[in-house]
Amino acid sequence: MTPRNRRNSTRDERPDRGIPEATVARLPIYLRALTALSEQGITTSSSEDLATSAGVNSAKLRKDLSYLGSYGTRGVGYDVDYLRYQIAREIGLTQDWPVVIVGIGNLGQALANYSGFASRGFQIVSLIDADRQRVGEQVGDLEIAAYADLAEIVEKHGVAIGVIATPAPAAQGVCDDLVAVGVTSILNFAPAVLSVPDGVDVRKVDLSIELQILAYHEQRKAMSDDVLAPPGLPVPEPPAVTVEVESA
Amino acid sequence: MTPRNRRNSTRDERPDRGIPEATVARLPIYLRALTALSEQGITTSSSEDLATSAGVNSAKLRKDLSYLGSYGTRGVGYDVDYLRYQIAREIGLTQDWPVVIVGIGNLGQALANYSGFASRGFQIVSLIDADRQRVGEQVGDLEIAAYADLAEIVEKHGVAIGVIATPAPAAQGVCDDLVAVGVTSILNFAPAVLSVPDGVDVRKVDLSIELQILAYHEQRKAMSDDVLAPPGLPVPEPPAVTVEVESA
DNA sequence: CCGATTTTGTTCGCACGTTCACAAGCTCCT
DNA sequence: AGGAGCTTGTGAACGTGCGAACAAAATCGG
Ligand SMILES: NC(=O)c1ccc[n+]([C@@H]2O[C@H](COP(=O)([O-])OP(=O)(O)OC[C@H]3O[C@@H](n4cnc5c(N)ncnc54)[C@H](O)[C@@H]3O)[C@@H](O)[C@H]2O)c1
Ligand SMILES: NC(=O)c1ccc[n+]([C@@H]2O[C@H](COP(=O)([O-])OP(=O)(O)OC[C@H]3O[C@@H](n4cnc5c(N)ncnc54)[C@H](O)[C@@H]3O)[C@@H](O)[C@H]2O)c1
Repeated sequence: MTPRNRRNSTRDERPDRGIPEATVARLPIYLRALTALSEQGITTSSSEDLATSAGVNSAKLRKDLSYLGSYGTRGVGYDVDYLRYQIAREIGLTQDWPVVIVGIGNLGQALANYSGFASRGFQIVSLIDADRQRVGEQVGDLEIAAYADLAEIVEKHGVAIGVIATPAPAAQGVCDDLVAVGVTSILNFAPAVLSVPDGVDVRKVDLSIELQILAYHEQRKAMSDDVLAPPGLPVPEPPAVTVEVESA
Repeated sequence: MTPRNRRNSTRDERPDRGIPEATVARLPIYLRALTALSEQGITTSSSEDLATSAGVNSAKLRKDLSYLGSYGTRGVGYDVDYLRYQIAREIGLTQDWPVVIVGIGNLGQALANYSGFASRGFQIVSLIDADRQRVGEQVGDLEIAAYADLAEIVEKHGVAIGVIATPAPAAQGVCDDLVAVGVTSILNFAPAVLSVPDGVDVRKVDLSIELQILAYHEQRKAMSDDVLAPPGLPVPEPPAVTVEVESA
């Protein structure tokens, strides 16, 4: 609810330090790979090795890193810890981000119990559920808070990131409420399309869609095996689109 | 050195009925929107309306649907149920896909208890965990099975899709085992890069990465607010890249 | 039967993302 | 010191995806 809501109309008045979305999505992977190398005591890595660890093409990795600046040394490679710090800084992980989770059911509880967030700079500060019977229940280190306290909690902790793990029909309402109290980034697990005002980011994680994409490819594999003997799969349903009126 | 004919050796020499990945990823969203419309008793929908429900541009929706064939009627729109069926068929949801989940911890249990998979054509046929103490434990409708039974289970149910929800260090091993027993599509929740042979599809769901992407944008928003008063953020660490070994 | 209206299917230009290939820069060895 | 050998950073080619715009098809009113 900050009165000065800066329009995100980022005109190119600046050299635009913006990094391509595709690159942003890979930086965390590099970060993870670098952390692994660092834990193995490796202090320097070539783009080739790093790319292998991260599972990408080395040219892509170099180009990605080049958006951050020139942090490598030709003929040598990248200093693991230095690069790690630079990526963390670029992503904004040098600070801790307070996060609220709304909807503490199966999934919300799993998220609340997950230790991997804290170790990556995200602190879950509150678990919120609409079910009054569950308020006060202990989940991990936290107690479930009442939905009515949402605004207070968000303000108190300066929360900018919210996670929605409610049933789909409730998602848009929760989303609106989050936005209203000042949350500007939302991670949505509910299978619903959320609409938000400009300046608010939404990312969705949809497990059913992931499976469906796998199923599509799986089906294609099966088909190219059966190439010439597709099981009787004609259009079983008549194209009942329009009743033929052409007899007019 | 390496023969760079990395061409996918799949014999896709056919006119390639292949659908662009970006489109495949959206088809499930359209499917969901169509189901919602159908439940509301709506029998016909224009691309404009459907696109709004799905949260996409209508031109994009029409182009996506055109890859499946011409299932619309000009001047009228799309028959909701007919289109729904066509998309389901294309994705491969006219059949039920048996799925195994490996690693029944916080997340694995949430997945096992989720009813949304069954309603979308995925049947979880087995929950597998390496922890012998948990074998036999009831989770949802199923009992946790022993890891040693993996091969038998996969074969018995004809499982093609596996879900990995183990800790990251175990993921590659589990992945290899899944592939060895015939699984050709893997959905991975562990924060690890999996390597698989050709012909096996892997999709990953990485919640930490999603949060990190949100954090990046969040940080940028904060920066453009502070434009004129950037806190002293010089490179705090000296470019300790070069480690002078022994200076002459 | 015809012309107005609606909405699809498709074409086209543009932007973004990926990969190749190589010059530039660094280190080490002779 | 100078050249050999690596490895980065990037220009350029290529491929994919997106959105605007429009022609083609279908309905409807007269
Ligand atoms: N469980 C999974 O593995 C899984 C997988 C894929 C997608 N999802 C999606 O994630 C979401 C949560 O799934 P789940 O299995 O945890 O569901 P759940 O029913 O177990 O939990 C939902 C929780 O949200 C709470 N809730 C309901 N309305 C609310 C509101 N308006 N405000 C705040 N809280 C509210 C409920 O009290 C409940 O505790 C669903 O949308 C589901 O489709 C879950
Ligand atoms: N819980 C979350 O919300 C969450 C969020 C993001 C990512 N993840 C990732 O998902 C994975 C699972 O998370 P979790 O919280 O459920 O962990 P968890 O520790 O609760 O559960 C892991 C389960 O895997 C089993 N396991 C271990 N090694 C195995 C093996 N080799 N074969 C089969 N089973 C094995 C364990 O017995 C345990 O039951 C982790 O990689 C985690 O990083 C979890």
